[in-house]
Parts: sequence; structure tokens; C-alpha cells
Amino acid sequence: MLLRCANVFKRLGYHGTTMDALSSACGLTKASFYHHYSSKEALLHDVLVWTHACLSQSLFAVADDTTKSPRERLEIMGRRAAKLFLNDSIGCLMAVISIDAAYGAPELMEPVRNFMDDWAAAFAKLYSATSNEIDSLRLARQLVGDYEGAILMARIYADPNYIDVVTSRALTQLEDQSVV
Amino acid sequence: MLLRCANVFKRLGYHGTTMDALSSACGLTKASFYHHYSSKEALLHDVLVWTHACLSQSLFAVADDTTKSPRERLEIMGRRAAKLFLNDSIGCLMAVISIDAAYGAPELMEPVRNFMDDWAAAFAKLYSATSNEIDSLRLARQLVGDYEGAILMARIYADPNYIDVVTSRALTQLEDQSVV
Amino acid sequence: MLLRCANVFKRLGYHGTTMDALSSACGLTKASFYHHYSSKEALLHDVLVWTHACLSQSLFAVADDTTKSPRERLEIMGRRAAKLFLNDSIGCLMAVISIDAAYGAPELMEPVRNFMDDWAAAFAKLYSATSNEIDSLRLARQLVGDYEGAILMARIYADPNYIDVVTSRALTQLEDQSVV
Amino acid sequence: MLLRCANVFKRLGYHGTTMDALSSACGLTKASFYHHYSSKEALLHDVLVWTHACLSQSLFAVADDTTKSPRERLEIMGRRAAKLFLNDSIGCLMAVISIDAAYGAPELMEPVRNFMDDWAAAFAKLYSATSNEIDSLRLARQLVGDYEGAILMARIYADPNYIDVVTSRALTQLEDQSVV
DNA sequence: TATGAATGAGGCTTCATTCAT
DNA sequence: GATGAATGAAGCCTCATTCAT
Repeated sequence: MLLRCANVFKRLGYHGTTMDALSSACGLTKASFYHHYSSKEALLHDVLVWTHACLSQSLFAVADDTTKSPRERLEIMGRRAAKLFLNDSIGCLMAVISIDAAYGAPELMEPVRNFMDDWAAAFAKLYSATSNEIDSLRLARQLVGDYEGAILMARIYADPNYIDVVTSRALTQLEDQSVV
Repeated sequence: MLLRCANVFKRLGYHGTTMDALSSACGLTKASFYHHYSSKEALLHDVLVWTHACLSQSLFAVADDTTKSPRERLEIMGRRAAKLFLNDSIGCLMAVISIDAAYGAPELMEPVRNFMDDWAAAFAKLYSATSNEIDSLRLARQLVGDYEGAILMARIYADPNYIDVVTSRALTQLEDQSVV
Repeated sequence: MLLRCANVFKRLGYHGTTMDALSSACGLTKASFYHHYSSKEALLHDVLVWTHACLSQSLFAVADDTTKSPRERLEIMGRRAAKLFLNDSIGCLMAVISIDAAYGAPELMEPVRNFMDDWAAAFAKLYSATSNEIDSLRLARQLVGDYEGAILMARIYADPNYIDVVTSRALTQLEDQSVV
Repeated sequence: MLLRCANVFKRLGYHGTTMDALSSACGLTKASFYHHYSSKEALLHDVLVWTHACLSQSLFAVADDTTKSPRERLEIMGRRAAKLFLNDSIGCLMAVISIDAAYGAPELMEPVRNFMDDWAAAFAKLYSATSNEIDSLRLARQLVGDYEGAILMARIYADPNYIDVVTSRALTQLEDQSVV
């Protein structure tokens, strides 16, 4: 149910999504829907937290798999990101929400930031072998931004390739650094 | 007037912006406002085209200034982008719109794409000295994506630094390429 | 259970009371609640009749206690009324309901009128020693009105004193009459 | 317009009144209605203040007419009250509101109390010739309560007589006091 | 009997747009 | 051209009530 709602929010944005759209997506009437979720904003909050939890497991956790080299882990994360963000209509829910819920529901920015923080923290682990802590986090944050930009471009041009390009560059960059 | 409207759209998004907000931002009553712009969607279209024209002159045109080195031009473009996209003025509008007008007004995606195309074309000129045409465009498109990602992150974290970091990396990358 | 419902109705009025509020006041789920009371209006009817019965015993019956003087009986009735109507228990319900159920459920006015009639009849007994039947009833009706007014003022000003003042005046009036 | 709204509120109470009922009473669509009044609660507030102002002029002001004896003034006020409160559906707006807006909109109690205060102050002026200040106000407050009770009974029994009875008693009481 | 879930109707409010002056 | 007023449609949410288990 949260998955379905997440997809609707991702497609239409916060203001563009109506409770009607959400409830129909779940096969319920609007009134029944309120039996499960108390308000649009509360629901989105739950959706964001749930999405964060899902991606923590399926995406961020890869960074902890020390049986693989950082390079391999980055590769896997790139592949998974491409799959996750393009599936079910193009785009990353967090980016969408961050843009149009900022006004009128600023408290929704917190889960978005938490998500970005965790994603960056995961990337930072991959850099930690070859960079100091500060540089790792700086690079990681930038990489998150790169992915978000790619997701946005993919959405605008309906071209999934952007995300893979970011992954390629990140891999190259990682190698260069380890060589030095 | 279009500048004022652009700012409102940028802050609130397409669905979040009301004709009331737009008209008062222009110091007009809602009814008077309709003497100037026939509908919300038409107005946004005008705003997008106007913004595109503005940035063509103030931002993209820098790439044509052959009296300066590509490096210098990229530096200037980075500085200008940072100023344009973060001040409460124009800019980044394209990203915002691309996200939440996509549904319900898909024809608005065209001006957004045109804008991105032109921006990428400008960057491509800077790469053309050191790369072939295809690579230039590929790199340029990615750089546009990087900037969009940085704008988004800057918005999420209220931290203008992201944009400068992209510029720095782009400069380094340009050097590396010319060295090779 | 009816007591609890009476309290809710008294606090929130007919339109302001929801079946949710009633059922949780009784420690039941809304659905279970419908096994006991078939509808909101039917429940309120039962509540009114039950309240009437309660006050018949605890309040109106005092007027029949011929072992005490009318003055004593009036005094007791005043004390009891003050207690009943102000504590968060029964009472004053009739006034509340008479006001906001009048529209949309006019058949609820009948139990309200029956209640007022009985109350007045009780007072009339106290006057019957010193007045003829018609005057007794006239005075009794007015006294009921006085109490209702006092209850209303007590509610508006959150000041329980109004009711006692009515009792005092009624006692004085009773004396004057018996003197004459 | 406020008069029409006042009558609707008086008939149906706060919770029982819908914006539809109010707007139709004014010959407007619901949406047009919001052009004039920003919300149901704000409207009721305006109605209460306006009603207070009207009665200040037409009812309370009588108490200031020193060309007439207190008895005459009380008589006139009684007549006017009967006319005002029974006109346009039976009842006193203030009493109705005090009962069912208390919950869910407690800030509406303030204008109600202000009204009652002013009414009592007017009556107190009539008593001031024959009683000290404290007693005057005490008697005046009780008289207001008496009228409210009578209005309520008139509503319950659809019998306008209750109000006149209160006036008669008040007149008698005033005489007794001046004799003493 | 008890209850979580479901729902049609309706309530408050906002919106983009139009119209009369 | 400017503006106060008007409005149909739609959005969020609540309510009394019913149903399946």
C-alpha cells in the first residue's frame, strides 16, 4: 500500500497528488482510505520513512559488504540505483518531494534530508579506504547530488542513461584516487 | 513582471502556485492579471521562454566569448550560475517545473528541454577544443545534470556550496583533458 | 452507559456529538456501539427519557414528601438541582438539546417538553398550599424557566452561583405569598 | 446580510448551520460567499459583534433615557426584548451560540459574554436609583438570566408569553424595592 | 456480541476563471 | 485596462452507518 502511494507521489508530486488518486491506487474509496492514514501529510511522511527503510536495506547496505572491494560495491550500488529510481515511473521520490513539498509542508524536508544523509554516509564508506574522513564525506555528498541530477535529467529527457553515466564516472574517480 | 512570476513559480512549484499569489506578486488584482495573461499554464510557458532568453544572454552566451580561454569561460559560467540559481531571482525554475508540472501539463516539458539543450550546447563549446563532438556533448550533458543535482541539494540543505563544488570539479576535469 | 452518553451530549450538543465520541465514552468501538443503540437520534431519545426518569426520582419526587414543609422541599430541590446540573453529570441536557436538536430532529422536543412539564408540576405542588391551581402552575412554569436561565448563565460565565440565586429568590417569594 | 446569517445561526445553531445554508440565505453560491466572509467561525464572530451593536442601540440604550422613569424604561425594554427575540424564529442568538459553540470554538464565548455584560449593565442603571451598586448589578445579572430562561422556554413551548411574564415580575420587583 | 474495515453523503474551503461595471 | 464580485469544480476531511468476520 505504501509502495503504491509512493509511486503516485513520485509521479504527481505532493501538491499534484490528490487523496482520490492515492485511494484509487490502493483500490479503496476516499473515505476508507482515511481509516488507514489520517491525513495526506501524515501519509507522505510514512511513505518517506518507509522508502528510506527500503533503500537502506536494498541500496545503502551494499556499502557495508566488506567481502567486496569498494569498486565492486559502488558498481552494484549504481546498478541498483538505476533500477530502483527508474522503475515505476521515472524519478526519485525524495527529489520530487523536496521540490514541491518544501512550501506548505516544510516539516517533510526532514525525512528527505535524513535519506540523503544516509545515502551519502554509505558512499563515504567506499571512499574511506583511499581518503580521509572529511574528503570522503565531501565526495560522497557530491556523488549523491550527481545521482539526483541524473535522475532529474532522466525524467526530463525520458532517458535512463544519465544514471549509468554518473556511476561510470564515479568508478573512474575511485580508481584514480586509489592509484594516487 | 515575468521575473516576479518566475520567482513565485520557483518558490512554490506549479501546483503550489495560485493565480492569487502571482497577481499580488505583480501588484495587480487577480482580475486585472487576466488582462495580461490568459491562463496559468500560458503564463508559465511565457515565464519559461523568457527565463530561457534571459539565461541565453547572461549565461550561455559566455561560452561564445572566444577572447577568453575555455577554462576562464567555464569559471565565469559557474560563478554566474551560482548567483542566478540561488538568489531569490530566476533560475532552477526549470528543475522545479520539470518535476511537478510533468503531470497535468506535459507540454510544458518542451521549453524545459529546450533550455537544457541550449545549456548543454554552451558547455559543449568549451569542450570542443579538447574533445570530439560526441564526447563534448556527452560531457556537457552530464555537466548540466551535475548542476541540476547541485541546485537540488542546495535547496534541500539550504547550502549554496554544492554549486561551486560542481564548478571546481568541472574545471579540474577540463584541465585533465587538455593535458592528455 | 446512558449516563456517559448523556454527559457527552450535554457537553457537545446534538450536532457536535459524534458516534465516535459516544462509543469511546462507553469504552466500546463504534461498531459494537451499534449493537446497543440503533442510531444517534434513537440513542438521544433514550438518553432523554432515562434522564427524565432519573430526575423524577431524585428531584421531582421531593415535592411529594409531605412530611416536610413546602419551603423545606423547595430548599432541597434547589440544592439538588445545583448539584445535578453543574457537576459533569446529568442535567441541563434538556436545555442543550432543546436548542440545537430543534432543527433536523423536531421529534426530540417531545421528551424535552415532557421533562419540563413534570418539573413544573413538581413545583406547582409546593405552591398549591398558598395559591390556586392556575397560579401555582403559572409560578411553577416561570420557576422552571428561571432555573433554565440560571443554568445557561452558569454555563456562559462558568459561575455556579446563578442557580443558588434563583433558589433564594424562589424561597423568598414562597414566604411572601404564604404571609399574604 | 449579517441579519440573514444571524437568523440562520439562531435557528440551526453553530454546528447545525452549514455554509450552504448561510450562502443560500444570502442568495449566493457557497464560493461567492467566501468572497465576503473568510470562514464560518469568522462569520459567526462578525454576526455576534454586529448583533451586539444592534441591540446596544435598540435595546440597551433605552436604559440611558433619563427623561423616563426606571419603571417606564424597564417596560419599554421588556417590550422590545419580546419583539426582538421572538421575531424571525424564536430565540436569542447569544444563548443558542453559547450552548453549542462552546465546544470546538470556545473563543466565540467572549462576544457572548460581552453581550450579556452590556445587557446586565443596562439593567443595573435602572436599579441604581433604589439599590447600591453591588445589589444593582446582582439583580441585573439575575434579570438577564431570567430573560434567557424565558427565551428558552418560549422556544421549547413555542409560546411567546414567557418573556412578558419575566417583564411583569421585574416591574413588580422594581416597585417593591422603591417603596422600601 | 464484538470489531476492523468500508463507504456515500456531506461539510469547509480553495482554485482558476469569468463577468459586469 | 482595472476591479469587486461571482461561480463550478475540485480538494481535504468527517460523519453516521453498514458489513464481513
